[in-house]
Amino acid sequence: MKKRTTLKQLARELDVSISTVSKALKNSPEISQDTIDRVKAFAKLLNYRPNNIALSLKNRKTKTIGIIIPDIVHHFFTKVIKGVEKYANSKGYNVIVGLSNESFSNEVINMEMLANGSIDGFIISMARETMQRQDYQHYTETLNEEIPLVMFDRVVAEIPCDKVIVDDTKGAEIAVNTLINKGATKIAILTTKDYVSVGRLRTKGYLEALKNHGINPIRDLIIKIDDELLYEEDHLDVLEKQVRELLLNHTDVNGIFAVNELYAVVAMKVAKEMGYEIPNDLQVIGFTDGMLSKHATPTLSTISQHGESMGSKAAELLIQRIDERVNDLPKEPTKTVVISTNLIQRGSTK
Amino acid sequence: MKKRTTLKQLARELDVSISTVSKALKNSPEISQDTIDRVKAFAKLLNYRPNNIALSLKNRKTKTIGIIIPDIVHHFFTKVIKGVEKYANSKGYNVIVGLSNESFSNEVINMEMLANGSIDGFIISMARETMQRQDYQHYTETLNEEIPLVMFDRVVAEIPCDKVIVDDTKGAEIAVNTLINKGATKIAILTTKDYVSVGRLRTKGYLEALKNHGINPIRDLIIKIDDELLYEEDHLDVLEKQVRELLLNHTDVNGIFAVNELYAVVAMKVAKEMGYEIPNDLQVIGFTDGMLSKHATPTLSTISQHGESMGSKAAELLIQRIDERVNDLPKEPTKTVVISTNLIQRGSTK
DNA sequence: ATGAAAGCGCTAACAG
DNA sequence: CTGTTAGCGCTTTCAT
Repeated sequence: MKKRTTLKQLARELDVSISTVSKALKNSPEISQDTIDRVKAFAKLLNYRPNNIALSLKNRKTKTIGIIIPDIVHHFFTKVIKGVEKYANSKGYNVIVGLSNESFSNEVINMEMLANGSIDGFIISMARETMQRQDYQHYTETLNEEIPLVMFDRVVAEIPCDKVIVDDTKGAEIAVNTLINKGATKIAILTTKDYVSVGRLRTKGYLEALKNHGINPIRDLIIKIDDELLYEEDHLDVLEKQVRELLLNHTDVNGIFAVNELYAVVAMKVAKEMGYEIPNDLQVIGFTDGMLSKHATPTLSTISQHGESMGSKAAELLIQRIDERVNDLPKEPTKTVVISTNLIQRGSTK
Repeated sequence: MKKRTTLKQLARELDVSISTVSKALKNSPEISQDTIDRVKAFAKLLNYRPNNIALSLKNRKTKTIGIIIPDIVHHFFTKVIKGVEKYANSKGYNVIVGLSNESFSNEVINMEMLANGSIDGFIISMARETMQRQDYQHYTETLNEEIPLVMFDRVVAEIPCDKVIVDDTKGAEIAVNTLINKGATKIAILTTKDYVSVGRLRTKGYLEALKNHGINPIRDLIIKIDDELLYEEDHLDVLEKQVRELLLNHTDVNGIFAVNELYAVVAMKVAKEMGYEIPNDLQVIGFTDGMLSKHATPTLSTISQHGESMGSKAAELLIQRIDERVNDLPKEPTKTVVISTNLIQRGSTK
């Protein structure tokens, strides 16, 4: 196996010491212009490029950050990665991606694999299974080892680290308020089981909006979907069935708020099949502004989550922490940044 | 900044040498059971874990592979990453992601950044701009340095490396044949400019299918969209306009083949707005089986690209090459693996 | 059974 | 202006 050019080779062939070469390459004033030129010319000739790994070992930092997400086949996470990558690259960092696939053990394995020196810090959104188990040991361990960590979207209060979230409750409230203002009088919500933090919070926003308008919530209208593997296979059938039943049992439902765009799109599909006209008979608002929302029929009004902003904000916070750690600066208290949401009005509302 | 436990520390505290500790930790027969036990116990106590970076430096391999894609906000690429990650993880590899964002310079920068020792090999799909320029120097350089490289989907013949592709031509042919068999007599194609290899090949398949059925191609029905930034912003307006014109000028078009799902979905939208009934008045088939296809109205018949299979196949080929290189095995000739496509029939065809 | 030493590629303090 | 040396964390050969 051929090996890349090293300082050592350059030194030998130029008949100077390794450190001279090293210094020359960085234009050290210690070195004569003459040698600098010779070294550089030769280095270029042999296409010398420094070995990142050696630098990482030497500097005790890798200039790469690890992002661990539950699922990459998901527009929102993809946007976040994009934001992270953009900011990180601008600061000279690489991004290494780990997929937990919503599984606790995958999350643990991925974190351990990367925590062993491969990365300078983590950006994570928690796997569903981890939220269910409420076992955050691998997080606290990471923190104990003083590896910086910032969580986004699916966060939990017990873990003392920087966080980037969206105001889920408020976003949901805005959505439901809008529905009400546009004339919806009986509004259902399609949400997740409570252990998914964002689902819980969005449900809370829904309830608050109702309360503020003096509307009593109706248990039947709150559909908590067990979204195991939702994005994986055709487990959407379950969802379809539930929506159909909802619409059958409560024919006067004229508004639906869904906590993600997939639920919203499926709901629209079922409603259309049942003869509903959207938005005239039924108005729908989703959460997360992805591909589906833009291209559904009708196009879906939705609460935008600004994934890319979340990503770059998370990267910014993380890199701050890394600097703090590397330079032994005093530790700032952890912060939680809330990215504001906003409603994007499209065809599914009046 | 707190530092992680190292062999050195263990050695000092246990009052043995570093090499003893190292050996004990791997159960070397050279070491007495007694010391092994002591060392291990103490290591566990201090939560010792070997430093990946040091190992990488020592072993001259990183156990991580770099994947560079044009755009992550894209279902197909996302599937590929998933496949790569799955296979790579099973072999103990990590995956580091670089985004070229369809830009030549980003592609170059990303590759250089990673080629400096951070990764053992690349998996790449070429940026649009690179295809336009036809400047593949950074690829050949990488290859010259004997860094293994496998390309997928957007490949070019001039680069001598392993490749994973889909039979674009055949897939397109199947799509168009299907359209014809189901009664479509005048079929348009929505494709990309020719410099995008997959667009070109799919166009070729379209033309062949027509020829095989004795149908003469009509220039007006071949719409080559300049898809700069297509997925970025609302540049879809252009596409919409073109489809509208097509349908206006050729009212007897009753079949559309689109080289990706977005084009297909947009075409359906425009057609529906113009009063067409799909699939009765107009049948549509797309390429790539993503979220949009599944949830469009009507659901979109499409040629599946099997992104995840492509990803894991690419990872498999790459890791083979890495092994070959590391173990100085004789070099196999480069191969091109063709993943077979198949038609998924849904609501947009009869 | 244990340890010393060299080396992976690089930097930097220190000496000359 | 240039070179020697030590060290980042680890493995491995070769003494002892």
